[in-house]
Amino acid sequence: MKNNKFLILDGSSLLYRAFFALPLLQTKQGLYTNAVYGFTMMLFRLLEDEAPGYIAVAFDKSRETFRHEKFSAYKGKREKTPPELVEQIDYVHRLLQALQIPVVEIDKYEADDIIGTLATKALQKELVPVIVSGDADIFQLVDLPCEIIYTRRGITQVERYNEDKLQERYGLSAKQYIDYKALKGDPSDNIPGVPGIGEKTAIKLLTAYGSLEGIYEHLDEIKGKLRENLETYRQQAFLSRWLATILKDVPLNFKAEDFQRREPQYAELRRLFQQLEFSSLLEKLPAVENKAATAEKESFAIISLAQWEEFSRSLPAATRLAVMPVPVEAGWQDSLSGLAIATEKETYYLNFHDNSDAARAFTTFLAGSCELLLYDAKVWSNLCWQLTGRELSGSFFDATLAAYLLDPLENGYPPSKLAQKYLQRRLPVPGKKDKDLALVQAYACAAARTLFDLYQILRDKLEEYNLTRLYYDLELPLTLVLAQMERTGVYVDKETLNQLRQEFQGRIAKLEERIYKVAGERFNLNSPKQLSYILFEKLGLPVIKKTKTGYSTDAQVLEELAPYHEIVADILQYRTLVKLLGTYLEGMAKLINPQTGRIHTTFHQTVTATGRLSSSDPNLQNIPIRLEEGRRIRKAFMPSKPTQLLLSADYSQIELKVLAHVSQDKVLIDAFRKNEDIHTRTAAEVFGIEPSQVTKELRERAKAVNFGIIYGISDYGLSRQLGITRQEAKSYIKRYFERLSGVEQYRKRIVAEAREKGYVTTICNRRRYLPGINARNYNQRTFAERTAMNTPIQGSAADIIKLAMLKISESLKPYGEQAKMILQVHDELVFEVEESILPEIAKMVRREMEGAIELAVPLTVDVKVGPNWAQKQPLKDM
DNA sequence: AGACTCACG
DNA sequence: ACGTACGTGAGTCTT
Repeated sequence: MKNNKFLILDGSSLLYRAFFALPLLQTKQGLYTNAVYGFTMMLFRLLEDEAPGYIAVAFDKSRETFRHEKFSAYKGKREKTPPELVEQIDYVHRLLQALQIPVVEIDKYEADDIIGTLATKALQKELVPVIVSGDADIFQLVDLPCEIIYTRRGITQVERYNEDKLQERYGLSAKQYIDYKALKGDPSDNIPGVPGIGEKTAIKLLTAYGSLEGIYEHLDEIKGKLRENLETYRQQAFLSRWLATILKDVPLNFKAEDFQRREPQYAELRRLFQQLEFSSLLEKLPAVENKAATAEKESFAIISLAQWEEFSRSLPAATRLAVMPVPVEAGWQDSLSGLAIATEKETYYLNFHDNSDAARAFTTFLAGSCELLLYDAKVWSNLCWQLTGRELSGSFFDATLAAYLLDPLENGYPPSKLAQKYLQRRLPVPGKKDKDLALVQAYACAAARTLFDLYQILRDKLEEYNLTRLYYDLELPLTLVLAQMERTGVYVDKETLNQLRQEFQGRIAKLEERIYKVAGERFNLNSPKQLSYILFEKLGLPVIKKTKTGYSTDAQVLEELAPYHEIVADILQYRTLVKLLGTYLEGMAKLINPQTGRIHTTFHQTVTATGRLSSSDPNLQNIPIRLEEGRRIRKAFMPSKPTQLLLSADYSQIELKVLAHVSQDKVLIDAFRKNEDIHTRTAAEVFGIEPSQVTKELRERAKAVNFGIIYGISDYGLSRQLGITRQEAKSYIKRYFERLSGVEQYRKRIVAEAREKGYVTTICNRRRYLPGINARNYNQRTFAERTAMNTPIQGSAADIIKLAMLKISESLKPYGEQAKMILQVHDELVFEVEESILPEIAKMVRREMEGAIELAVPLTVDVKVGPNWAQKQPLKDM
């Protein structure tokens, strides 16, 4: 049987519908996509549900139509098409072209007229028209006959109309529907109609007299004002009908075969979806012919270690190999069950009986000259070290790291995501419960193949974005430095932790008792909900701040409540101690290696949006320091040998110095070149006094202003931070920008650049996209603006300390076990050093950190030394 | 899984 | 009128 269904879409009305139904989506480049997305979703759904044999999309072409010639006010009150929609129209056309769906546009005629004509001519060729529109005017065509799919609201709800349904819904025939519109008019099209006649009256009249002519024939039966209006506006009524009537004979050449469905051009479609960032739709496209098919059912050979060793010897120098380790237990990396290896042509799976097999395999890599393509070089480095006692050497490539530099906003870079994003290829994601060996091997081999194919495209993209140097000269070598720091770890004294734990436990118990006594009942103090009940309902304390789900009980609120009730101070103290006990004393103790007494954090190089590192399991970048109570925990961090000391070196005001550099602000540069106290200088500028007149209080305020500047200042944020009015905060900011005008210009410049390019960059050209920068939503947009200000500062500071780490790591090599870099805390580096070589190490560290990069202002580093991380003294004689 | 709170730079 | 300071990770409670 032939498929005679002819789907005719009103492109213009569906596009409008989609635009207003969906929030303003935007790509990273700032391209609006909501209308294209909605339109595409609707179209795909229709193609699937209706499965038409023929298809066409009609669009309005020009604003001027033949209707305007007779009635110039037609559609006169239409608002201009929003620019956010205009820019999407071209993409819809490209989409339809890729789908090989014919578009019909005819000068002077509206989409409706084209549809009426197409449907009429289709019927003559015995096709069955099905019209899709979001405009109710189209109902008048049901008597052709044809079926109409009307998108009721949004983009998902549709209603189907035929003659019966129209009759049932409005009590009107198709012809009467035109007259109905002629009587009631249509404000959106500026069709006048007859004054005083709305929906109800129009239907009543048409039911009684059949048609517009019928009504006028029986005018004598109609009374009062209604009759008067009908008489007065007779001409207008007939004009309205003419305007509302859809043509069925627009001049067009109709050949049914022109509208026959054809195979989409998938490659083009894929490019479009990529550009538009329609990832869910990309996944639905059939996989790229040749290669994707191989990725899903990657054929591989299981080979023995001996075979591998022999094969490995036969490889030419610098052969690229993609390798994918398979751990014995998911999530653990200390024991391998095998290794998937992809060469340009073949994929192998190397099975290990035990770790000595694995060690032999790693030794072959170390001995060879292959370029290893890895998903995570740090994991590989640690494996290599653990299995062979040697560091990964030779050339290697880390796909995760490359993908991070290309877009640091993704959360995670698993093989499946990279396959989809860069190769438009589906890679099965192994389930957590997949224990079947054959399946695990197949996953690993498919991932290895993908990895091999990713190499070229990632390199090309790095080059395209000017990230090659950042990648090869900084991030990639840094990976090995971080791996080494993780392996070294830091000694944490269990005894010190235990003593503190006992003390804190005792104090917590006492505080709990006191709090319950005053509250008059026992409750879960850790539950903000239960605490809210006690504070705000039972004790009747004033509510300071609300959260999404209830009353806020955070520290800031409690501090305000403290004067009202004795219980509050105890709660604050309780909170502090519980946090310290749970997170640091107990939490960290669990992660001490019982053999060595050391903690080995994991540094994450591909997590933050700005280029900073992060640390987890445990997080050693947030060990308490600000309050004495918590600071005591740092006493547990010490060197492992009595002959060693901890050395810590931190950049002084690195972020404000970066700001001075990128903004070239005269005041900031001057202050830093003269080595002035920056907050005092800021206070002097903002408050218009001499630096010698700056009080402690004013300095603190200026400090908050400086922080605010780095964060992309807002009067609201500053006022909250300082507890002043927004007016006052505003005047601080105004005076700051008056005095430090270079900073204000920088802010303007970076925001403009972000708007134009859709991203901002750091000193080393690290890139961060700002999806909200052109949003109409105030919050999204201002957030993106603050981020545009903050990221180059925070990110450049991250670049600088990373440069220093690389240099220092090189300089430390000759010292072996005598001096090790063990921690990085954003602007601070911590080392474990033999006392005997302390002065030279300190000197070297300072030199490398201060000289990591040349800025417009000098970088300075404070070096401190001590028996642990809490008791540090500035180093003398330097 | 998400909200809340809190530790750090 | 609107309503947030930038970047993280961990523990606990709640749904």
